[in-house]
Amino acid sequence: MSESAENQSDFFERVWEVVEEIPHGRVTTYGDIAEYVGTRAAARTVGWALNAAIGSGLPCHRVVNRKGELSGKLHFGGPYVMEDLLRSEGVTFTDDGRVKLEKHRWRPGDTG
DNA sequence: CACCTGACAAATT
DNA sequence: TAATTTGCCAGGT
Repeated sequence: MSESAENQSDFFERVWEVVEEIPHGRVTTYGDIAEYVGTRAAARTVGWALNAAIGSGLPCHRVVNRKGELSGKLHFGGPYVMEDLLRSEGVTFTDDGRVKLEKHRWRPGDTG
């Protein structure tokens, strides 16, 4: 495989590569992904990439904001879909309806 | 072609 | 401690 795979908007592609690496039952944050792909402040652009990745086979539901809130749950076809998916994978939530990042937080590169 | 919006986050006031 | 501002990338109007 050629390393010169940066032919398209490498930002989007990098985000997708990281997202598909998220282990089952774990979650990560937009900021962590953004920082890993090169730009910390591009967290909002990460959301853009995920929005385009829905239905692409990527576990977009494993990405939450810094507080553990499911910011993009509305983009999954319903406000309950994302939470249900995470609960289905064994992810636990707080009384505030937020993911327990302390228990499930995962960071890019931790798998390899 | 210029301005605004959007699944965020950190720093400043 | 809360509210405000700035940064980032892409797309739509």
